[in-house]
Amino acid sequence: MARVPTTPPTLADVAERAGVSRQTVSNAVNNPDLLRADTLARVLHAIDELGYSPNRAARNLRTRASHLIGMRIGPVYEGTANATMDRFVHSLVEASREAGYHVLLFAGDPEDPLAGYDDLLRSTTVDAFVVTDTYLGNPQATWLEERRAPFVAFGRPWDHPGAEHPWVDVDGAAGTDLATSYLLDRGHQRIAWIGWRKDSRIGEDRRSGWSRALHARGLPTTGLASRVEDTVSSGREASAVLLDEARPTAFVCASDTLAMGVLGTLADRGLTAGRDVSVIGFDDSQVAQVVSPGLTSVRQPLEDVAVEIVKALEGLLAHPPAIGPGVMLVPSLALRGTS
Amino acid sequence: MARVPTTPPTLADVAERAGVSRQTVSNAVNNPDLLRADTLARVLHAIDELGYSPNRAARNLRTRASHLIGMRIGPVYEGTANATMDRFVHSLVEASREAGYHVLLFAGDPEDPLAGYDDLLRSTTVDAFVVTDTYLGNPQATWLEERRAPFVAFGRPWDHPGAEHPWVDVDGAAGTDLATSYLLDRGHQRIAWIGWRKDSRIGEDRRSGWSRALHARGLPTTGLASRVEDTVSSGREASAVLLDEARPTAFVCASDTLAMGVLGTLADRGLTAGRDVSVIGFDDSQVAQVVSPGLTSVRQPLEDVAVEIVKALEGLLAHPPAIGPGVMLVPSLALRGTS
DNA sequence: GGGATCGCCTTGATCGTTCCAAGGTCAGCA
DNA sequence: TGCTGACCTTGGAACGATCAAGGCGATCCC
Repeated sequence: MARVPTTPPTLADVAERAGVSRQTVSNAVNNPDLLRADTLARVLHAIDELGYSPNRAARNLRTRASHLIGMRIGPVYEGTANATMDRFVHSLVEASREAGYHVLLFAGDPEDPLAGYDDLLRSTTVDAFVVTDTYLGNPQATWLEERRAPFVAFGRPWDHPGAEHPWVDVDGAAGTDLATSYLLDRGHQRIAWIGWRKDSRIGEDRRSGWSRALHARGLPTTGLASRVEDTVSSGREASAVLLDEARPTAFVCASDTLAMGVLGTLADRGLTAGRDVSVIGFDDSQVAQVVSPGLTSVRQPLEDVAVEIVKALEGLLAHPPAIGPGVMLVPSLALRGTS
Repeated sequence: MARVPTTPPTLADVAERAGVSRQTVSNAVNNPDLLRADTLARVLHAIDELGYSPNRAARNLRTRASHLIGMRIGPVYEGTANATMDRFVHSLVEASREAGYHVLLFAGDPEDPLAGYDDLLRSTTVDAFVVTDTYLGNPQATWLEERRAPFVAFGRPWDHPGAEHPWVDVDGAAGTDLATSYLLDRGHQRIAWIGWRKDSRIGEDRRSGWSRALHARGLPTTGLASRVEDTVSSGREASAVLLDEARPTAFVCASDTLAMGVLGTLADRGLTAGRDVSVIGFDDSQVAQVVSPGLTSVRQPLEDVAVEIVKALEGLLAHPPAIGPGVMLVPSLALRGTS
């Protein structure tokens, strides 16, 4: 292996070595079809010998593209089972790589969700954004759309049905329907719901899957639902009340965090999860995977989400831009001990 | 707010508007001290009016620096409680931001841990790397050192005590010592250890904290330790054997994953964690936080680690480079129900 | 046989910034 | 008045790549 030079080789170095012009080397890298086979081989050989790799800054400057995708990471919420970020980020990095992009992370000032976007955009540091937390009714999507900033959202434009930007989302209702139907198939009749407060669009979406599955079999939902904060203790308290007042034989929850609360209540009362009462969570977090006896949970196809997002980004950044409609994916059920 | 132009404003645009030359605008941004106060104000006003932000590609090209820090993210291991990545990545992004850097993620081909590094380096896409998984005895650190690539490791150079590169690590032995001493203070005499296989340097380090705490009080460790794979079922099995053969009143584990196995065994036997038998895990994962009744766990100061890493990077990228010694940080104990 | 066409490669200009060295302005001083 | 020096400002060049246009044989076709 050649020694590390003080300064990396440039296009001109390769050109000289291969006895061709700069442009020909550039073409060898970007448009190999334009070269005669023997010339191409000679250039590639020189590239290999010198260990040449195109200078990104120079390329970015000339092409006005960075091949970088920006993603804002919000604060890490402790005390919840929310573990989808790890998996999603990893999937996104992987999918981006295959499309020739890298992922640039930036921190969000919790006070100002727009901070950071503007600078990265104007300084042409990134080509586009992936926006993940559209559910808070936060202004990012609208703001970016106004700026004509290229971005793809992970999450439907709940509050703006006429939004023009591409998005990818997972059908939460389909997930809870799947979970509820699974329990119904196993003979459960009284299946309770513990979800989020009514102003959460995602929460209401997931809730609708539960209720539609029950209604589809002619079963009532009255008195079987509770809407609380997304904390373990809320899940614990809500399930205690529901057990006393409605005597459900199973719980479907809007999150693994809430489901962990249910498991706590069951343990308090000497009930065995999966035998006496079934429990199904949402997100298939690491918590669900390691808790005893294993928490059955709705699993989002984050790998597929990432692939679809990158596809949408490629369309967006193509010439001319192709803005497709939204993409909706369906979750699956990770079966474990609690059901 | 001004309309979004088709092409962002450049230094020349600002210069024209402020009635000065390009260089003066550049100085206003990079060396404000060189300008007279009124000129500076005029230029800054023009910058603000036009919404100017320096083109990163052009700046990177000229200065031969990208202000990007590369970090390889490995595969996501399912079925373990390993949740430190989220927290660490977030902390690193935050600390980098304050130092004027962004974090670029790249995927690792599991087959070839070196893939990706080389390209990013030669193409001057990143200025430096943060290497996180030094524990596998993997060749990254050595390889990067040979290439004279600037990088900081999260983790001691276990296998290469004479390594020249800067590193930051958390004193695992201090953490398990802390946990064990806490239990000793509460009256426990027979405290078992469940850790990783002997070829894990980190595992042996953490184990040494447990044994030294016991030895410091003149207590034996014989028969109280088990070394297994880092899975829930291994922890479950190991704790069952230990309970039968050594009758410990408490467990200290090398990971939350193993601790969750212990909790499973306790539940099987009708024992209450925290009352009948105490359990302390390692990493303060989300699992520890949401499981009932809360898993006491050793918590790594990842925020501090990130800050130290960025400090080391700044030294490394300064002119002239300042390579300091390693930095060792001490973990704390997150107290919860199981102890 | 001559002009148009095609395939393949070369040349000059350019992206937006910072570095460099020289130029301008003005007060202070003899 | 003319010189000096401090201080700010200026134009030109360079970073390393791609774009746009042009050169130059060989081939094709009438």
